[in-house]
Amino acid sequence: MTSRPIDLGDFEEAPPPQKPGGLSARALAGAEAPYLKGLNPEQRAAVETTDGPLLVLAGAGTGKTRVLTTRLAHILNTGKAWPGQILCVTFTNKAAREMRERIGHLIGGVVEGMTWLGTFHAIGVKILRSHAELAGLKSGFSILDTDDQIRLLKQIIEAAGIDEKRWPARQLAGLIDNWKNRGLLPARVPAGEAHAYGNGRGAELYAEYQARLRVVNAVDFGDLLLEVLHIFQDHPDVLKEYQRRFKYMLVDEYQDTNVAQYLWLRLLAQGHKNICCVGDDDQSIYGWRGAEVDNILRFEKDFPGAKVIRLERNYRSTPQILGAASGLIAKNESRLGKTLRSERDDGDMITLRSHWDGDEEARAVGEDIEQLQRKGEKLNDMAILVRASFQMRAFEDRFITLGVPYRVVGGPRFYERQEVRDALAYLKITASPDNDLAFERIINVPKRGIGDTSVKRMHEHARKNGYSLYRAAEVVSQTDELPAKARTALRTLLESFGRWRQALQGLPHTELAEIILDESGYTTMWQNDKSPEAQGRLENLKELVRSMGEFETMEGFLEHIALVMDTESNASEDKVNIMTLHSAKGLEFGTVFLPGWEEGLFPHQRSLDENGRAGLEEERRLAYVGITRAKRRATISFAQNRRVHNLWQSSLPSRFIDELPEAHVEVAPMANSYGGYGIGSYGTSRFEERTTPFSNTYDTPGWQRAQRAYAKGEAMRSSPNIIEGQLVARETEGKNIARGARVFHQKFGYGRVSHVDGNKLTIDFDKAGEKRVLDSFVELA
DNA sequence: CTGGAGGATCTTTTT
DNA sequence: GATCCTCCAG
Repeated sequence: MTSRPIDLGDFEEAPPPQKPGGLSARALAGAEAPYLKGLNPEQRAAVETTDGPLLVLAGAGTGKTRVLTTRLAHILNTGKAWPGQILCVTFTNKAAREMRERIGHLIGGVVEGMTWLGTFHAIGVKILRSHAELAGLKSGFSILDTDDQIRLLKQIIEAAGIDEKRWPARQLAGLIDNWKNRGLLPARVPAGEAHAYGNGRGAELYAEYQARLRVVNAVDFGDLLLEVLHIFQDHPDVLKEYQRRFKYMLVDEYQDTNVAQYLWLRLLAQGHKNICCVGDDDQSIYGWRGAEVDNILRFEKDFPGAKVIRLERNYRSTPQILGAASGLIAKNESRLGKTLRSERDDGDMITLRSHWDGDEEARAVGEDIEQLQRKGEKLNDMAILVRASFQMRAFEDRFITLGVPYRVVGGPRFYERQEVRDALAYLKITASPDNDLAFERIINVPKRGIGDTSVKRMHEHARKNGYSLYRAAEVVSQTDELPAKARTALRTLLESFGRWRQALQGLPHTELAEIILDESGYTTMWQNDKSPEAQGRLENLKELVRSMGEFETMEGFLEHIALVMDTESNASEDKVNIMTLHSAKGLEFGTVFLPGWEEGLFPHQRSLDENGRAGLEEERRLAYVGITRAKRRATISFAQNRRVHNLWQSSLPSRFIDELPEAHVEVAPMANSYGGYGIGSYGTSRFEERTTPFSNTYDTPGWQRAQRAYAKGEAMRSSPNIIEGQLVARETEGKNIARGARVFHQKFGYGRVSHVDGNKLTIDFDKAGEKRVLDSFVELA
């Protein structure tokens, strides 16, 4: 196999000449470069230790980004490398963007030359594009998003004769993702794991999926890492060139790297060995995505001679907040251990509040926010950080009623909306017709009478002849295999695409996009749609075309959105932020609300079920991330009842609440609207005992329950067993409540079971009518 | 082939 | 509660 030579451009071996009279000269002369001012000694050491492997353990709020950007500026200014010789990887686009901006502030336009600053995935694409043929791809390959991936997998599963009901495509997607994150090709998947899907056909389907991806000349997110890794492993000449190129490497959020990323970093770092990783083991919250905290824990072993610098001065939070967070995270066992010291004045203790239900929780937060606003605080400086996105709704509803402006960060994404994806499919096919998934998506949208049977026929053609669906459509449209109506429709569509493709050269791409959406009838389809959301969809289409304008070409635009699934939200308006704990990482707010600290929700049940103690520790880190976002104020709350799906569940306060050091927490006496259910009205809940000192040991009900569950070797599958504040003895043995059984429920009284669905029962209550409840809430009458 | 009705399933987090 | 899917009647 041959590999295209890497374009080395200006980046030859010789070090760049000194810039005359620039900062570099001054720095070399021993004068203080202005950007070094104001760094504390540790930060400064992290900036100036440029050569050799370096791990910077940067606790929350210790100025991590500042160190990273200053370090980059320093390397550039002292003439140690050209911008194009520095590899700088981040995890999120947001981080990459911010980094670029801040470096720009420090050193100006030189940042433009930093072509290798970006997310792992963005850099992966770049490398893969120049060596596509080594991975069996053509350079113009397309990048599938999760949605496409699932649809492709569904086809494969169906073709393999596997019941998709029993073996959901999602599950297979998860497994494949997991394998890719660990750098495993189909042949290397451990036999045991391959067995986890479709009666042992997991690896086979994975192989088939990879083959299909090659046929349609596409990759998924995982491939962007996996394929690059394998190119490096199998082609030493290519690896060598990149090793030579990257004189300095910087990695942000190192604790979030997965095995594949770690392996490729390690390969590259064997060149100049100047790798600097910045991270915080206490903020590793992406284990579910394959991140290995272990990578950071064993950095010193992996990179011999590595220096480690700890940043422990926190400039963000008050001692109270930091104290609470530190106390909590200290419960984790697998960590390197840091002691954060606050550089700020003492503030208020963390407030802890109990609520009757989620709505009341939202009401209370709303009141707090209005009060703070009256005191002159900015909404922008407040955030509500939730564990799971379904929690957001209660707050949104409340804010709408109150008229409090809010923004949902990382909510339903623009590029994932149906109409946007449809529109993009049209554009993608115009740019590259062989994108089968895109073609299939819109071949009958808007409806043109080309139904499933017709599409199936084209598929057969495509598969038999080994060409794309689009090509098959061209062939079939010239035969009489399809009903006349479908054939004409198909011909018209193909002709349109031909015409649009022609126009790709001549017309400005935004104009072309409008023409495509018009002529295809797509816009008209929504104009004729009377549903309430149609208007919004049309606006989204407009917004899509508008955002295209920021790119030079259609191709550039399409490449961008494949990797950047979010749109920059304008942070300028004054709005309360609502987001998940995950997307809050790296941000800070004056006031932070942390609702929903309940067993089962936070820590999340699935995390415990699937990953046991490691899962619990990751949840705890998530809690730590949440608290440390706050600068001055943090309020933690939990509800005693929460509606999940359509059924009410009572819940226990999170075990994390027990773990907060008593000295930094104050329990809010909450006179709530459902008098009688406030603190103290229910006997057995631990929350009431809160008037006595907190216990800092693992002996609270929540913890004990966990212990019992683990001891039995069984995950805690069912929900906590409290009914209106009363701990109910749990009958763990199967209840075996059958249809027709007469049962008793604490809240709804007597009734008869009309339907059984696993542990969910539909019961016709004598007084309360029909309700759906979990079996653990009823007893046989 | 289309459209509507009814049913099942889901909700952790994301490049 | 919402969305996605399947099934059935036109």
